[in-house]
Order: sequence, then structure tokens, then C-alpha cells
Amino acid sequence: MTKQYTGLPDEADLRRADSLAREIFTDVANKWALLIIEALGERTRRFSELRDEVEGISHKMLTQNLRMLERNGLVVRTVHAVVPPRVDYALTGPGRALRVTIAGLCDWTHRHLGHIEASRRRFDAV
Amino acid sequence: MTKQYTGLPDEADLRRADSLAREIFTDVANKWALLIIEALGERTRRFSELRDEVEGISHKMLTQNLRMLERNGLVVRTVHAVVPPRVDYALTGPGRALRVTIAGLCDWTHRHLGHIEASRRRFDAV
DNA sequence: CGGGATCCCGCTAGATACTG
DNA sequence: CAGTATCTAGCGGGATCCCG
Repeated sequence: MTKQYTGLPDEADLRRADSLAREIFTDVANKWALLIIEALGERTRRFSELRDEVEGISHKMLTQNLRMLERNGLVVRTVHAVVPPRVDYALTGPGRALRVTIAGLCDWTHRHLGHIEASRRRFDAV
Repeated sequence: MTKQYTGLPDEADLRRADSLAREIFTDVANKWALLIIEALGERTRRFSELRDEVEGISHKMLTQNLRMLERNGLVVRTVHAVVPPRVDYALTGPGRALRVTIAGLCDWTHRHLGHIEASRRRFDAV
């Protein structure tokens, strides 16, 4: 990533890294992606297991997000050549690292349920 | 939140808490909300400061998300009775707590830029 | 300056049907 | 069972205008 052949910091590269970071952030910081990673947990899951565990997700959104996560190297997809077909998904190292911070997010949500519900009631009362 | 007048766990309440958690998660786990909270940082910001700092956000999305965050009690809005009007936004306690985990997310993004970029190239090569 | 209201285009995502 | 393709409605979000 860092240019070796020049002593000067390369502004163009910094901008590229920034826009890349934003892109990744946009990919990852969406409801379904986060819920899928959270659901994947520490062990491998089948497609259908994920569809059941991430409640409310459609077939289409699940495949679409899994592709995206695979592309970004957060998930590995393993196809078993059996009939009926069987496809397993598992988190990679970076995927598991991300999952830790997502767990923090879930934790935060549950710890503040009360505060938020109360705040909403106050706000909506007006 | 917890019912006092019964010894039995109340399934309906558990489902309510779950759907509430999902609702909050959906509110919070979206690109703009996360970027706004991250941008708010430790000190108070004006509306226009936020619009400049969260790059790419539209006027409409900024107000809309700020309302939502205020409703959920993550942000306080202070209107100063001066002309021209001046409105300040600041994180609440829960908001600051959330910001810590978001910082983790940003951190994760930057630490894995390289891995992700490489993985994408491999994936797209096919 | 901050923000509400309106209009409107484009894309997201759900439903459905088809393949290996 | 997992995945792709198509069709479509709904709404997300930008642009614009006005108001206190």
C-alpha cells in the first residue's frame, strides 16, 4: 500500500485509501451484513441455517450479502459436490475480528433498550 | 421493563424486547447514522459543521438522521435563540458509549484495507 | 442558518419462476 | 438445497423552494 520509491507522501494515494475505506464502510455498515456476520458466529453455517437465523431476511438479500462479504474476504464459501447441494459459510480472520466489534454493537443495543424506549416515548409525546 | 407482579417470565415481553432491539439496530446500523455519531466526537457541533465533516451527506439525510438520533436519546439538540439561528448537537452518555464501538468499526476498516483490497481483486479476476 | 415541504427519479429489495 | 433471472412496486434520497 505504501509507496517505497518516493520520500513524499502521495496525496492521491491517501485520497484513494479514504474512498476505499468509505466504500468498505458502506458495504459493511448495513443492517443485513452486520446481522449475517453476527449470526455466522464461530462455527460454519449452511445457507439455509443462515436464512433461518437471520430472521426476516429474504433469499435474495442473503445471497447478495454473502457474495459481497465473500468478495471482501470476510467470509469463505465452500461448495460440497453432493446432491442435494450443500454450501457452507464461515468467517475468515478479518471476519471474526469484525464480529467482535459487532458483538459490541449488539451488546450496546441491549444495554440501552430502556433508555432508548423512554427517550422515544418522551420525543413522540410532543 | 421487567414485570414485577408475576414470577413467570413473560414471553410476550421477550418478543417485544427482541423486536425493539431489532428496530433500534436498524435505526443505528446504517451508514449515515454511524458516520454522524463518529463525526460528532467528544465536543458539540453545529449543523453546518456536521454537514461539512460527514462528507457526501445531503442536507435532508443529515436532518433526518439527527432527528432519529435525538428521538432515540443518542444526541441532544440545543437551539440558540439568535439570528441567524444556531443549533448545536452533542452526544449523550449512550451516544458516547455507542461511539466507542463505532470507533472500533472504523479502526477495523483501516486495519484491513489491504486484505480487503487484495481479496476484491482476486474475486473480481474471475 | 437550520429545517420543513414537495416533487420526482432511480434503485432496492420482495415475489415469483426456473435451473443444476 | 442453493442460486440466478426477471419483473415490479415502493421508497430512499437528491434537488429545490420557502419560512422563521
